[in-house]
Amino acid sequence: MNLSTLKQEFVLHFGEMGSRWGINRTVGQIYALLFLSDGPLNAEEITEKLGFSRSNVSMGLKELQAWNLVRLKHLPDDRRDYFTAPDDLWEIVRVLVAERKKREIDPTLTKLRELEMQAPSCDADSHAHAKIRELRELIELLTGWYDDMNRLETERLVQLLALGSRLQKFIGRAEKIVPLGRRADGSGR
Amino acid sequence: MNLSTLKQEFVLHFGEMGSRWGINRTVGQIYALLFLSDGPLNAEEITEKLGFSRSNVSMGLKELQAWNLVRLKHLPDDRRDYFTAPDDLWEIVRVLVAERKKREIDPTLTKLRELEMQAPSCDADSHAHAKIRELRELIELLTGWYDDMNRLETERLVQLLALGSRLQKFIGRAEKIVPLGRRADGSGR
DNA sequence: TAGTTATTTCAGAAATTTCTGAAATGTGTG
DNA sequence: CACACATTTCAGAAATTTCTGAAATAACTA
Repeated sequence: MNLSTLKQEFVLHFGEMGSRWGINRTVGQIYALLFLSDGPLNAEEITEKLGFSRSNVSMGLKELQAWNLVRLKHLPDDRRDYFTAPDDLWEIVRVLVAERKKREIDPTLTKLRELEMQAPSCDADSHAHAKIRELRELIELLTGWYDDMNRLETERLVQLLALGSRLQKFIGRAEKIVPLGRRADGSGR
Repeated sequence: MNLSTLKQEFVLHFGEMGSRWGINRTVGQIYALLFLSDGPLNAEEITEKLGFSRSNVSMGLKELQAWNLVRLKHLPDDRRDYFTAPDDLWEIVRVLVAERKKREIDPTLTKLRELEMQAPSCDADSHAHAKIRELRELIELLTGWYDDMNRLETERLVQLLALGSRLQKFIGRAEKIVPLGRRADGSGR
């Protein structure tokens, strides 16, 4: 691996973590390399820097494109494909969260709604049915909140995050000024 | 698989999703079963309901215990171990988020801090060094916010979530009343 | 069109993860 | 202690995922 110690350690770490993040080692390392790189890289450069086979790099780049995590670029007088990670870190975080939601949450939400349609077929199922509804409602509360946050500009979002739990002090106040149209968990707790 | 259609579909879905959530099929199915179950189950019951080998169930339960996702119970005059998922869904969500943070975020934060200690060894590394700092700062903003939210009681948390982006209207106001001690991303954006 | 370069596809090899059955360990009982 | 029952361990089988090299495809150039 033809990289400085700093870059090498970073790249190897992201390779190891890849499996915990639902991508594989190759894909993790390619992304780490693109993230640290100042300019765009082509597949050949990635191949020689990371020491994978050319075809593996090709597949890794395809997967990163499927995740919307890289941008394809072209340089003048060069017909090879070049790739970069977005410059804006917040853009990366937004894409990452959106894609994980799409893969990890949305299919389950669909399935839960589908199961709720079927009335409980026997008495023993009524408890299960209630648990499924409860779970679906909680996921809807969380994804609804996510949709809200996702609509905010980054600057606003950062302000909200930095404010943290101090926001709590304004809940009572807020409720008086902007009446809650929904109490999403339905529990009245 | 000895279960009603409703339970069976739910269990099979969680098995399939398991791999996307960083657990395997067995573990996903066992947890789904415990989640729907009205009372506690022992390993033998799980084995016969799901059709896995006894040893596989044993390992799956061990892993769920490592995730803090199940509670071990004992019934009078019965020396077998019984297991349940917590009744409170919010408890489950909190544990899940905490454990995923521990496995997916914390090791990276540690690594990034470690890499920042090493001064950039060559000029070509100064850009990489800056990207690493930027990433570390963003992760710290997010985990700091998570720590704040995690300290809130569930009731408060649900109120905040339901309020969603309407909170935005109070940022300017809040800032005047509770001056921000930190502007965590350091950018001044 | 023939030649050159860039990228993708894909069958099977290699590596890794998951799962099982058998044996080992632990725990209470007569 | 001998026995019955509950759980765990673990070597290897089975399944799945990742990776490679070779061939196919695509796209430009002379």
